[in-house]
Amino acid sequence: MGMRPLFHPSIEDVTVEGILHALSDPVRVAIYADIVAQECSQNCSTFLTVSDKTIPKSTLSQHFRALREAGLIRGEWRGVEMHNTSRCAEIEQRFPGLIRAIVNAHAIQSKHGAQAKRLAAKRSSRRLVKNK
Amino acid sequence: MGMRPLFHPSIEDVTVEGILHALSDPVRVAIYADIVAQECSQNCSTFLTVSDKTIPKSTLSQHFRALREAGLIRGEWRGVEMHNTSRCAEIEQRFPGLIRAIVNAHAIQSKHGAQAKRLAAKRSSRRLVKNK
DNA sequence: TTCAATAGTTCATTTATCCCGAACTAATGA
DNA sequence: TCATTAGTTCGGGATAAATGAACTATTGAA
Repeated sequence: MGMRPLFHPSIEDVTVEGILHALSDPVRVAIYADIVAQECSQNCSTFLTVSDKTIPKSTLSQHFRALREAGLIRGEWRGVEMHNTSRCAEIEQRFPGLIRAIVNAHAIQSKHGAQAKRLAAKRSSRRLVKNK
Repeated sequence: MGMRPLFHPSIEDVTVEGILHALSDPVRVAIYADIVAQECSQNCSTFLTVSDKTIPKSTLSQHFRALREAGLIRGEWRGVEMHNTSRCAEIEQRFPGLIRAIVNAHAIQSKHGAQAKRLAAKRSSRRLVKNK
């Protein structure tokens, strides 16, 4: 597969704006955080649902392209599926602390989000009991 | 001035995605870095030119709104002009290290950019001498 | 070899977002 | 009162993002 060869910017061409833009999408930042967390790689279809939302695969393909072209991940073909690895070591060289801070912030936020969601569920179930 | 009161999200409503999106624009990140650097505040018109580019003031107004609504800055009216201060202390509480890393990355990049620009200028002047 | 299945891409179209000139508002100072 | 200054809002053209449908490439089975 992979009709035309995948484009990867060289690390000098990676920009802060590009990185921030790529990670300013909730789906992409979730995907990226996941790829960074797993030392081993992830193929794209792993992410057909992200935080309980179904992503059409054409959209997903675009998201991966965005991450690649921002210089955040490297993709290579392994037979029929794609092997995605983060380029965070290179980025760490160029922009120290940036990736860690963003991934960490995302973790903080999604922890709080999950908490808020649990509370909301609890509240609504109490309401259900009350209104029975 | 300021017909309708300025909207500022409370810190719990500030999201990573929002911050990254706001700072993924080269003009906005430059403005924000400047506001963070100056302990004292900046009014909007200070930025009618950013890195040798002239910004129309309607555009500038939108940029400031984007920064405000992402929770990055606080704006208040001082007579006819606006007083902009960064909310980085609050953000540091919620997302430790994030702002510092981004501002630092931006500084690194613009330093390199300036270097590249100088080199290009030097090269082109050499070329001029050569072709005289 | 042929065929179905799987994993991603590409294209076309709709939809949302951004940019900026023109017209506006509000405060200040002459 | 009127001009100036600082910033906002609105409208519409340009640009970018989302996604269904059709496609390509590889694999594994019949």
